[in-house]
Amino acid sequence: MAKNSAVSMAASNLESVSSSASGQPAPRKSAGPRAAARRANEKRILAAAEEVFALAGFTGATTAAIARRASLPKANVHYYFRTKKALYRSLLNNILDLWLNEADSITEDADPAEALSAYVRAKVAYSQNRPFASKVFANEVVHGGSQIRDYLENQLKARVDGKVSIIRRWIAEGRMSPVDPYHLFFSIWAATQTYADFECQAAAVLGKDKLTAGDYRKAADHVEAMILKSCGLEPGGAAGS
Amino acid sequence: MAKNSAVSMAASNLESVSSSASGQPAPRKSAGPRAAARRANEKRILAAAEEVFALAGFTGATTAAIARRASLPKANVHYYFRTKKALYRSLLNNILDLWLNEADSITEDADPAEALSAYVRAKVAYSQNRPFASKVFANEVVHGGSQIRDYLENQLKARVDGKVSIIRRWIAEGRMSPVDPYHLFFSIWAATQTYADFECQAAAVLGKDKLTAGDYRKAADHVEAMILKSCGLEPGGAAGS
DNA sequence: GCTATTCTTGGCCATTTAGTCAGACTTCCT
DNA sequence: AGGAAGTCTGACTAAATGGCCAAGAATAGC
Repeated sequence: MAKNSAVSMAASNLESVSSSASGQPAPRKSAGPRAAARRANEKRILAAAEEVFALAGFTGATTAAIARRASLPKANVHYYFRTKKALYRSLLNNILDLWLNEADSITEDADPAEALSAYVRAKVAYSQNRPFASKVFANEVVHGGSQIRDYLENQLKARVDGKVSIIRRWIAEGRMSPVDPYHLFFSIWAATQTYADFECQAAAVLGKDKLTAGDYRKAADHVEAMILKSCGLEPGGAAGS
Repeated sequence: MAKNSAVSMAASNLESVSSSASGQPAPRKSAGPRAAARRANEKRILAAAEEVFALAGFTGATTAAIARRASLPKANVHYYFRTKKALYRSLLNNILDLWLNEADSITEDADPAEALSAYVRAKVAYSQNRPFASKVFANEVVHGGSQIRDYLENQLKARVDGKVSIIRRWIAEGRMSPVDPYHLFFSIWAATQTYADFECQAAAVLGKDKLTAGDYRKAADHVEAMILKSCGLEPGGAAGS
């Protein structure tokens, strides 16, 4: 009955996501057949949770639905993950790990066109292969990202800042045209993830139920071309003005 | 206790959004001082709902929170909108109306560069001025869009198809380079709306709490330049390759 | 075999929340 | 003034849901 401001309910009282990923009952030894079974069950539950959280959001998802999807009794889910929030945060951890390593192709001495092209294609592939993961992340960010604030402000920012310096250097060396590197990343993320997060909209506009492999190919081609052109780059690898 | 497939709960049993927007008790006459007060109250509730739904999603939002935000007793909210879903659908209707008219600058005889530029800038401005509306829409689409399927497949698709033909003609007339018009729209939507839907991510990466007016200006400049270049257009209005 | 540890699960409970309702109150019309 | 239509609201209810528990089943180590 606390008189919180009407909307603050969205931001719950959690520390943000850190490292500890797995369940709580902490078995005596971390290796062995028991531990393997445990990891398998956790993985199964996480996979179910990814789907349910993606389709219903955090509050909309029920532990019962997750359990049903994992073909386990609800109490069993609560055995591996004490609370719904703990499960949600474990899931986010897994997803964020993926996110961080996607820009690996962007390195100091890479070719700008090749690096950006690889990045864009990796992200479109991710949208195609892990749409639920993308949606869980999108949902979290749209709702204010209270569970991942720390990750966004620290790990992600640091990683992006690093890539931004690389791009600034590329620009200074005349290897690509001057663009704001931050906004370049925002555009890449948006234009690629939209094929996961907003798939149903794209599909509807294209007059289909679901996007096909061909659609994703076209999407990758289109976004790649757009990003490269916006940086004055040619697909081959030669630099423009 | 129905044995629905684990995830189907996300798609509830609603007809999709159509036209009827307002409350139910249907006053005798649709004009007059009473009706004006009614409209004012509905507007107030819708504004509150926009914010609460944006931050918490459909399931996460509570009618109590919406009422609190509108400074009204909960029962009063239910007087104007019988159910939470009815309120949600009214809100979606308002938002979708905005969406449909944003591409008005794209007409047969407009200058491609000017038209696309205006469209991009209108959409960035929308992200800046109505971030909650954008988030409500994003949330709905991310979760499968069960409430707006009809809108997406009919009204929106028709509107987009119209704009696509225009762009195809521009391309045929050599007024811009060949790009896939559908994916061009997907990219424009994504790159502009990301500043509303994913604001907290962009802000975190930029090391701020919130995006500033300057950030939105930079965003508009960046996306405008990106889209124009990807179409082989110059900001002034002259056509390229 | 025996015991300790981990795992499994049905059943239970407290809390939250959408929606109802009866009655009070206000505004309008004649 | 008086009544009718519309508006407002506190209190209540039924359903859903996260989480707990205790007892049983399985497994590992000795």
